[in-house]
Amino acid sequence: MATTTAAEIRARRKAEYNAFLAVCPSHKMLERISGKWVMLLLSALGSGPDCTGGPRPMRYSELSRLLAGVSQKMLTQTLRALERDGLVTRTVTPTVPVTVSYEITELGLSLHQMMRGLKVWAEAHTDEVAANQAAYDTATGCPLSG
Amino acid sequence: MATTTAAEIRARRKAEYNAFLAVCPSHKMLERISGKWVMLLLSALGSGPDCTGGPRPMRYSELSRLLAGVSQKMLTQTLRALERDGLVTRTVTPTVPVTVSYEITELGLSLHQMMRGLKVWAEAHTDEVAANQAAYDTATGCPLSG
DNA sequence: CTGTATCCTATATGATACTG
DNA sequence: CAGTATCATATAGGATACAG
Repeated sequence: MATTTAAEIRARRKAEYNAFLAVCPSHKMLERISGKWVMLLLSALGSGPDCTGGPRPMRYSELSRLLAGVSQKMLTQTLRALERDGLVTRTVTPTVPVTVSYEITELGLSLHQMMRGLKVWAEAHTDEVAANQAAYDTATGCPLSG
Repeated sequence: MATTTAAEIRARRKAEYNAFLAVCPSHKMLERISGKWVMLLLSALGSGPDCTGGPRPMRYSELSRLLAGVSQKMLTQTLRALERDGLVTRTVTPTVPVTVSYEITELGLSLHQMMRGLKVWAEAHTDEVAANQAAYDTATGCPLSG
């Protein structure tokens, strides 16, 4: 019965690993930016509505229109998360009805700049990846390549 | 009832936006690397088991041990996705039992290098983000700060 | 205008058992 | 060793209705 074996040991190693992942800066950052609307919002607030200008404060409704597919729930939720991280600020003006504007912070802007690298890589290698996928698919016989 | 209004227009704009996102290189790339084990695998294959060396081919079981928490399903699934994208290669040696080794490609290595930027940013700003979160939480009264 | 509250679905991930 | 197949679960994301 001295069965402190296999399953238990694996379970412990897994717990330790999850604990490590929970504090790993890179991993946390990846989770932070992985949300469907995170980069879109940072991009809108960091480069303006046309994605070619500079940072500019925007209102809730303006963001809602710009990110055409976003639900109110996700827009609010994502903005709150960004605000909590200090990547954007939220300013309420007590007009009637109330006016709220969101603005990217310096920290948020630095992240936005950082992500440009990813954008460059993505655009440079999209074709190559697509070709690899196509080759893999025909070789594996996935689609109607019969 | 010429009711081509509100809801319908929004639905169309949303469909168009989703179509745009589906082909946007940056967004596709972000989805690609967002998997829980993607960066971990690229890192293992790109920097060796100790994360300090150079690229080295590794076997399925070796990766399984290194990424202590991963399930067989997710390990296989993630490796296949990476292989399909041309980020890693899979080599089968017909010994008995069979031997399979995975190796990062040049393309995968270039992505791995790219992600170093994210790592640097993450490690440089972890404390700042944590401080922002703490400030936000106490200001909002979320935790037991009453 | 700027949200909140509720309910619902899809997808990612995981546990377990089995195989060449 | 290196998986596949199946079942189960958690979470992200979304639709809808309502409110200050």
